[in-house]
Amino acid sequence: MSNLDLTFQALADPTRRAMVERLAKGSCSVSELAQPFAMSLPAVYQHLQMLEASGLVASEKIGRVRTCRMEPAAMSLAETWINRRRTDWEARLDRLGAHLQRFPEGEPK
Amino acid sequence: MSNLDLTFQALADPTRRAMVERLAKGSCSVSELAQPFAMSLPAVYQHLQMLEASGLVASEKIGRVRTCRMEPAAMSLAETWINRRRTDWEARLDRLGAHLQRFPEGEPK
DNA sequence: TCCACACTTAAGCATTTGCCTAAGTATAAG
DNA sequence: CTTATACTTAGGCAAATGCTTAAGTGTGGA
Repeated sequence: MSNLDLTFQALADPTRRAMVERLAKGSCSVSELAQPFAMSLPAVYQHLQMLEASGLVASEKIGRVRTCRMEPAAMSLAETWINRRRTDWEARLDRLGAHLQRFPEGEPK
Repeated sequence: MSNLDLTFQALADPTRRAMVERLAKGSCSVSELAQPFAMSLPAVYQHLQMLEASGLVASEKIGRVRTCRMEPAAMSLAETWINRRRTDWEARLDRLGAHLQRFPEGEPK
């Protein structure tokens, strides 16, 4: 499974996106991360593991507290992939427009 | 299911991302879209339906040929969501940096 | 009219996801 | 030493995913 697979998969769940939103405001413990959600701690923990597997989040355990933080690099990879497709699409539209300007209703080549 | 759910879910699959990459280069029929993949046409068709459900792709049938095209608006929504988290995270780092400059090793408030 | 072509629908199946409860483990406070 | 805290692991289960093959439907060419 490529990293983009894991990253987009991680972002596809609303709970995990909310967790990323929380971590974008600042690092916190697993319990703090779980607090807003009406679900068991193991469920939150599993979401956290998917976020870590994707690279979107990293964490470190000190004593009995695991502190989680956002990892913007994985974020950028996903953002860049999307941006690239938009660029391709726009470049194609530009070429098409330029062509139509020279050959109105002409054959598409 | 929110639109972001469907969008990121759609982008989580490598086949669907490849389909988006193909469409970013220009519109094409379902068969053309299916051609690079070692899977049945119904399978490709199901992927296409997920891409349409997310809004990433739109299509129109003329005669017996369905032509698919990329829909950049849904793309932008996903890109914007990611970008926003990065912005939040960077703003937090900036505030932290400014604070540490005034209170080196000081209490975090 | 007949038939091939380009999808499209339906049904089935193995795997993955997203939760749960119960039962751990390790650290820190009393 | 005992207990509470903060995760962590394990097992189970219903629903969703990503395919498959088989059997349609509608269009257009011969």
